[in-house]
Amino acid sequence: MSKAIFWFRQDLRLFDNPALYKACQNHSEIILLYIQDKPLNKVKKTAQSWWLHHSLKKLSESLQAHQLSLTLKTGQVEEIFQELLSTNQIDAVYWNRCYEPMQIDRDQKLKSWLKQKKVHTESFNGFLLNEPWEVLNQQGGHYKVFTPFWKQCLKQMNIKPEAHITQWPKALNCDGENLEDWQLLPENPNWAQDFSSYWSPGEEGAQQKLQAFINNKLYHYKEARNNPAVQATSCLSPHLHFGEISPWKIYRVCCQYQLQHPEHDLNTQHFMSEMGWREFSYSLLYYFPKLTTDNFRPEFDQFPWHQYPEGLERWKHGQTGYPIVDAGMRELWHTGTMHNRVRMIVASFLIKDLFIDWREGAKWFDLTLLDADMASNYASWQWVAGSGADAAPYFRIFNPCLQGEKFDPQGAYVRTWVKELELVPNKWIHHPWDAPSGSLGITLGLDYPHPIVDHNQARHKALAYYQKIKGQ
DNA sequence: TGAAATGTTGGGGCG
DNA sequence: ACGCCCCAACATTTC
Repeated sequence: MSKAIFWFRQDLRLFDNPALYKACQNHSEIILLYIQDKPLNKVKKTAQSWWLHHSLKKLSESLQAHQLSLTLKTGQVEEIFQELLSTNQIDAVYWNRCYEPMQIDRDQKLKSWLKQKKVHTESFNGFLLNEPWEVLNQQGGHYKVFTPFWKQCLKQMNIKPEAHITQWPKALNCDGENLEDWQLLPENPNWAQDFSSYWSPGEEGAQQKLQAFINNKLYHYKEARNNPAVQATSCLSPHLHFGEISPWKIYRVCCQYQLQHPEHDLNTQHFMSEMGWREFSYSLLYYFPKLTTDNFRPEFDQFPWHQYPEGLERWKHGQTGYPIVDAGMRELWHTGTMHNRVRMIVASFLIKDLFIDWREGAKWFDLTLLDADMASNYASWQWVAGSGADAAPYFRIFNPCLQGEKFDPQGAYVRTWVKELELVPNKWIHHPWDAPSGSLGITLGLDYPHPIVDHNQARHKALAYYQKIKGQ
């Protein structure tokens, strides 16, 4: 009778989970562990706390169907393993790798400690299509430009067979904590009250989202993905963040679709390349662990960011007076997500219209987004700022009115999230301040704010700033 | 995965 | 019929 611990982290699924598969295959008794490694009173409640609560609950329920249970523990990982090892005869420990710098560090230390204790320890890739250290350019370095990176990924992609567990080990009983005691759900105020009408955390919800996407959305993904009023995107990102679905499952389903529907090949390719950006971001984070704090391009260290707390607050709460920006920020607050096109618009606005440091924007997204991944979030903010690898050129400044007119021509998205503009005619929906007096049906400055800045002026200022740091 | 400024072209009005 | 101007419409350059 050999005994193992399986440590759940960002892989809260039973299907296609390589480390769990291996643990179940090789051992007859198992502890299924999840660790909250910050003291409970220090856990910051974020949108993702809400998701984590529901995801762990779902996971625990699906384990019960196999007469297994999820053991919850709070504390330092090494102390928890110490305790588990001393009270049980543990032969082996399994997990799937995580890729944030602190996690890598923590896991390395634990692994060598376990090896010292003569406990067989194995880690797997359950999170990415390719390991960051396996995708290298001709010179043996990491890619700094997306297109060649993704080409190389596709070239060397080796599709892993589905890992489906048929024989489950017996539960090795051990004391755990109560999920309710972790108090992950927000209250007073419950800002997550609407989340459950948009999301179903857990493995089953993830599979449903994937099916719905393949059946109803993938065929016109390339065009429709840019229209924020249409639900044309997969909405898989939070599921991927928590590992409720494996990226290979998505990849395999896409490859199959590609064969069956060659006429939609461009759409399929485009969707897969979005998975590619996720991979690219992880590669950047792996080779540049300071991605969250430091500019990838050092000349941006000289950028004269403004201290503008009032502007930041108005941005966060969707009160900038630019309808498409405010709609995005309010969608984020109410649903825990924001359409990707609008993320670029609000990010460009914070950086290039308000001149607020991209780190402030990234921090707010960390708190409020259900899908916030350290890699994708920070790589994308640096991309917009122009300070990142393969970033948008500095002169690419979004005009929020034109972006609105181009991607939300009927104003449907704006009207969904900015109710006070519901009756404003299409002509003025993206720039109400230009309307002749009396034609809006509302009063600017009373029902809806005046624009916080003049975009045209801000644009010229931004160009001057960027010009100044160029070549430094 | 931009947008503004500037340049070019061509049709129509008009003397 | 011709030259001239105006100005959309489109193309190119610049930030």
